[in-house]
Amino acid sequence: MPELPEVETVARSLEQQLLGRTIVGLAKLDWPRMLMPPAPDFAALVAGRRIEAIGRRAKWLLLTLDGGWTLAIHLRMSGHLLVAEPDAANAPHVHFALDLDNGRRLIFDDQRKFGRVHLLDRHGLAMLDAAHGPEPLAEAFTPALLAEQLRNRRAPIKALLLDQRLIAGIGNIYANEALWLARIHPLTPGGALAADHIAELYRAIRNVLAEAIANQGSSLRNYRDGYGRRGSQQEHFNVYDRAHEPCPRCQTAIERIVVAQRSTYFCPQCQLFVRWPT
DNA sequence: CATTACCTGCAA
DNA sequence: TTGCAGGTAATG
Repeated sequence: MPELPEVETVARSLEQQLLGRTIVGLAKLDWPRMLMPPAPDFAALVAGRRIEAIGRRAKWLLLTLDGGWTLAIHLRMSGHLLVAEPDAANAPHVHFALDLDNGRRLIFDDQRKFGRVHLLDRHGLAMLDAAHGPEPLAEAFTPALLAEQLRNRRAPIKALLLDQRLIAGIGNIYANEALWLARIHPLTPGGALAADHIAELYRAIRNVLAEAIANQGSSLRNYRDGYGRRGSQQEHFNVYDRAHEPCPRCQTAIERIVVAQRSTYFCPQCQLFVRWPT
């Protein structure tokens, strides 16, 4: 469920609640496979550690602990994290919780159980970082870098945008929305895009993600921030989940196809398909 | 490369 | 009952 804007919103909303807190210990774990290392080691390693920073890399939420450890949490499809009173850990889909030194708990609620909680040392964190492409909102991400990532790639641009090794943090919603904004057909081979298309796509990606962060992300079903609040970006979708509705630009009916095994929404009139040059 | 698997719940 | 959901890892 959460993509870059949602994870960023969670990180920001947890910062005031977690910064400087000390983890007392593991309060709940009823789905062991989400955890790494396994529970006994994990519990011994996190107990007594202070939370020194809260950040994000790609769709991973990163809690920097003392001693060089990082708690890396991935929400996958249905996870949400929040800080709440201890009895909130009894809710039906809470599979993991940590006791904090102020009597509250960091609670991981995850209906579909795809989420992950990994305790990483410095090397593990470096591996996680190296597995992902550039952060699209960072200074270092430029149109030239995007062009380089797409060069010679014959896969559909939609599939490439979802590939975390190329660009970090884009998921199904924002890939659809960015391609609509840039007026690019989702099946266009990435390497077929000319420099001006790439410049448009670059701006579209940054605008879409920044706007979504400003609106605290998209809450379609499970997504909530670290206080349990919904986002509002879902009220601003132009194409996502809008099959048969009129394109906001040209009124043509939005179509749904499947690309990279994911629902893909686009306007067949104003999103241009570029053929691979022969 | 594209399928399939991992899970649960909800709407068609 | 089937298909689908904001994601990725593991298979052929």
